[in-house]
Amino acid sequence: MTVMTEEMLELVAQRFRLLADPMRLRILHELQQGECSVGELVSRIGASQPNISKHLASLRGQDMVKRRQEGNMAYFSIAAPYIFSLCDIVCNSMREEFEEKKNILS
Amino acid sequence: MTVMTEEMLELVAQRFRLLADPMRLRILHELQQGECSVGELVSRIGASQPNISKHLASLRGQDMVKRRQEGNMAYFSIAAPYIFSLCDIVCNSMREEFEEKKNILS
DNA sequence: TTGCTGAATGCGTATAAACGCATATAGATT
DNA sequence: AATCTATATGCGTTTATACGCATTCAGCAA
Repeated sequence: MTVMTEEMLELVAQRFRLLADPMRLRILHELQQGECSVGELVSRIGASQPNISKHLASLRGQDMVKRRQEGNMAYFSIAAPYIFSLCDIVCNSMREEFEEKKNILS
Repeated sequence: MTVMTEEMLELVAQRFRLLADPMRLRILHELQQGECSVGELVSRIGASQPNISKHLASLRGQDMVKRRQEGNMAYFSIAAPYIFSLCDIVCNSMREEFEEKKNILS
């Protein structure tokens, strides 16, 4: 069993905190389809440009996405594919729980 | 590619939010060693009893832990082992990033 | 230079949530 | 019943953060 220091727990919590927001999950989900400019994300998601930019900044602050500049525009892409493993595990567990509850009621 | 509704994203975010707190991670880490009473958690972790109880309540609210009552005391245990898969992925990715940064600096 | 477009940042506000402290509840013991 | 112990809950305060709006900055074009 690994000993967990306060600092380690705080770092892990920070990672999860970044995934604990629907808007950021939405952004990551869009980026899963491939690199994308800020403007494209704005129009796909329908949120404000400053809002999207701020979320991208925080995602980049923990190296979850990377930024590429081309002329006037900024293109973002996934830097940490493990994110989707995490999401898959959560989604699958939610589906399983749902199935269990359905069985209990039947 | 799965279509993600707002509701689905919110549910997934809720799960991650529950893991986005060092104290709750600490509690889960202690419970990984096996079922444990509230008082035992309090003395192991060194937080206040109401604080621990509240975190246990929120963990239970999303079926991450389960509660068993025996006489005067309440025993909690892990209900969703997938939690530790999530933590492992995050920890490993952090270790990898650390290694990469170390290599860049060498 | 000026102006235009795309993206980032600053600031104020509102909402959520983590904690402390006090209190309430449930079970056991006398 | 009275009381003690273990746990849960209510409430107020503080801190974090998500958003809107305004502004600024960077690159390109005239």
